[in-house]
Amino acid sequence: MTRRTAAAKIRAKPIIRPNRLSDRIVEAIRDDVEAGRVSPGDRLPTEAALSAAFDVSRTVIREAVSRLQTEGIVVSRRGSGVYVAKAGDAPRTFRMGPADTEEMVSLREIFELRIGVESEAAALAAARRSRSDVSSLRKILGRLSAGGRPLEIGVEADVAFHRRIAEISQNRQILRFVDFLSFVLAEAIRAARANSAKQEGWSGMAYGEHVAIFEAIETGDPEQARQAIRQHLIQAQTRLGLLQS
Amino acid sequence: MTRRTAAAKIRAKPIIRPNRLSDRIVEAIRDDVEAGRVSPGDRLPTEAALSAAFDVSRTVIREAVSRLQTEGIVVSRRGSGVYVAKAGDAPRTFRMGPADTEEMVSLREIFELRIGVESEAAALAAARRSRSDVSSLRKILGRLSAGGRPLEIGVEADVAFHRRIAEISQNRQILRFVDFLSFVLAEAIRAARANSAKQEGWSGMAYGEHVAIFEAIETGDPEQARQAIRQHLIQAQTRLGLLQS
DNA sequence: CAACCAAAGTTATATGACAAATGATATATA
DNA sequence: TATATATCATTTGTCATATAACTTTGGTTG
Repeated sequence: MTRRTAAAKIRAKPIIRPNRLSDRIVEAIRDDVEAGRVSPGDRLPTEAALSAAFDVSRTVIREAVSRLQTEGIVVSRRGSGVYVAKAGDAPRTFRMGPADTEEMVSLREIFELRIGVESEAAALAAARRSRSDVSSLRKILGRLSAGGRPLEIGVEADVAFHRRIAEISQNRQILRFVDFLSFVLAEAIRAARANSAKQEGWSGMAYGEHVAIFEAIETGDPEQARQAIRQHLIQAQTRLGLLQS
Repeated sequence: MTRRTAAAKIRAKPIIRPNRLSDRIVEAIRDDVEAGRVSPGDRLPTEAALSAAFDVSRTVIREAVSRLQTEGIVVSRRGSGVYVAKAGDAPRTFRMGPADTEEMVSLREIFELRIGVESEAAALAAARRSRSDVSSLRKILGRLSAGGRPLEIGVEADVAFHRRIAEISQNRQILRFVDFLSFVLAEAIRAARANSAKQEGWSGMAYGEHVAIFEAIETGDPEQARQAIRQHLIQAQTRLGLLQS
């Protein structure tokens, strides 16, 4: 046997997958750019040169360059070369990599960004909610109150609550961005939990905050909804130890 | 001559560049996914099959798949196939394509997202500004007041003003996202201008709004800064015809 | 000096091959 | 029979080579 079939069954999704060679190339070049070792407008070595330098085939280099291009880090011009993207070149994608979530200060920054987006979402939701919106949100609130499982169900209902608010705001871009941020943060927080796992009294306090948000939206008071979700997210930060109370 | 050197000098950056074949493949597959013609978890045709279907080499298919992967739309498993990404698979990038900016309603949605982010940026800036921050911001305000050029200088100073506020907020993620949104919006607005170009009295009213934002930050009043920039951006929307006054 | 031309250099695409991993089927073994 | 084990076809990952399309540079020529 291949001595790994059993292990493969246990974890269908490997924690880290450093398979593809092009991943390493992407990382190396991106680091060079972000560290300022190459400047916007500079030309990178030719694909052939990179191929020799990294000791991989040109195919791998091309895939790496292609991916760096979709990230808006470089642009390639046929017949000329590959250039580091200049400001205003067309970064149509907003990316958050591991470097953005591994430090605590970066996590706080992402949280502040989230506060801005979600407070607007709550305000819009309060202004645009329909009767059925309110009832569906109340249903999720019920799942949150069931103080049974503090984890699993708890966090699942929590993200559902925030997501539903974004849906009620009737703004697809906000919904997409809330989804994006919630994924990035969930991953980062899960990783950070390894260090200090303080989540006592979590659901208790958080529930009251959720009720406040719900009531503001039910009433249809945008400003109050904004304030309520802001308070909730600030409290969430302190609970995670990102903010000293 | 190649009959294009003159034209090439005029526009170094072609408006649209449908060169790379893989672009078409990326678009086609992404459309299929976003339109729901294939569901999360589904397996795509093999690279060989796609190669035959689109009548391109497998190289092109591979580059397209590679790029779709960095966008978080698909995941590939060696020896198995390429699958449509399931929720929670790892979309580390947030993307806005042409489809997100071509409709007016989508533009309004992006503006609302911007209001959320920038109002938070303004509040943080008011809380964290230093003396030198205030003076640098005042300098940009000066450039805005110089009622000379309504365009060119005007919009350049305008984006600089908003960007400086994001810098003062001391939040790199917010700064990056403001940059991202300002680029996307600038491009979209430039395109929309073709239809109705109403920008009379633009700089006049906007200048007063900018002053209000500046004074709130100078005073150090987060809530007032938030309100001021929100009002400014709402007004900007009406000036662009995105909102009926 | 300007316009044109040619050649070298570079990215884009095509083709064919092999390696590595997967999934399913068949086979052996207790 | 049930459970490993082995085998094999399928599929993605990588390599190597060749050609097309395009850019840039330099020289040539009028």
